[in-house]
Amino acid sequence: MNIVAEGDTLNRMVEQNLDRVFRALADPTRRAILDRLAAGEATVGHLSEPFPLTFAAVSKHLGVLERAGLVTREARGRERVCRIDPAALDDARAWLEFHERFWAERLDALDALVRAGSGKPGGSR
Amino acid sequence: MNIVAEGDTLNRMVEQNLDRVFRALADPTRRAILDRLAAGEATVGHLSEPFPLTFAAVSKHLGVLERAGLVTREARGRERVCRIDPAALDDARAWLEFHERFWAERLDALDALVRAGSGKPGGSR
DNA sequence: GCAATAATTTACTCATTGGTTGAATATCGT
DNA sequence: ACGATATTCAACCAATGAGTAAATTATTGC
Repeated sequence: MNIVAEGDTLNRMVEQNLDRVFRALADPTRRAILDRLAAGEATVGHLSEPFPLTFAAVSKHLGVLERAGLVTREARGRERVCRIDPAALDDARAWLEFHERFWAERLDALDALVRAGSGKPGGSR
Repeated sequence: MNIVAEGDTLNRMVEQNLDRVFRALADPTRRAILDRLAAGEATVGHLSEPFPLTFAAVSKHLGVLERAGLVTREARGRERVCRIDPAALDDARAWLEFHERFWAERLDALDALVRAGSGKPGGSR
């Protein structure tokens, strides 16, 4: 594994990571799986219990989550125990946080302008 | 518009909102559009400039962003001026923040247990 | 009124996704 | 060793997504 990557490559990697993470989070079943995993590690079978889905379907969802770096599956006997890995959320949260703050600032500025100029408050947010 | 919704319905609505927002963010083109919109409002034509895409493709992306509540399109003459609406990010950021914090706590607890020398972490809490 | 411009809509590809079933693989208990 | 259990893999299907090109709808400027 290369620790240091060239800028462009690194950027593309981060982009792809964001793709995968946001994509993984864009499914209610997957979010529910994460919720459940937040209560503690669990096997695939245990995880599929509450869903009206096939074992295989849940296994696939876990694959998506795993490829996004959000969970890890470790073989323990004939079972696979899954646990959460919050590190992968960092990029996503950073992206969201940065943008939200940035946008909020812009809107606040706009709001101030509008309020100072005309009598019509824009009602932002 | 109904201000108060029944619990289950509300929950499903939030879920769908999360679906749409995360889905919308899971595409580099759409994120780039948001980045560009963060610098100020822009027309569809202006927005599609930097991309090697059709007008129509960008229009579609904007549709996705709009349905997710992330941008608004307002007709001004024969142009549509798009601007950002960060409010829709709230749910997503809240979800992420909550889970990240929660997971971090759990992992910290696990870490402490392991460090303390207890062999079996199992069901913490 | 008419040509040019801005944007959407429609109709069509092609790839991906979420789901199924059924077979394959590996491990456990006896 | 054998049957049961846990999980994945492979093949398939229906639905969706991203993209294009071409037709359509407004609107501007002359």
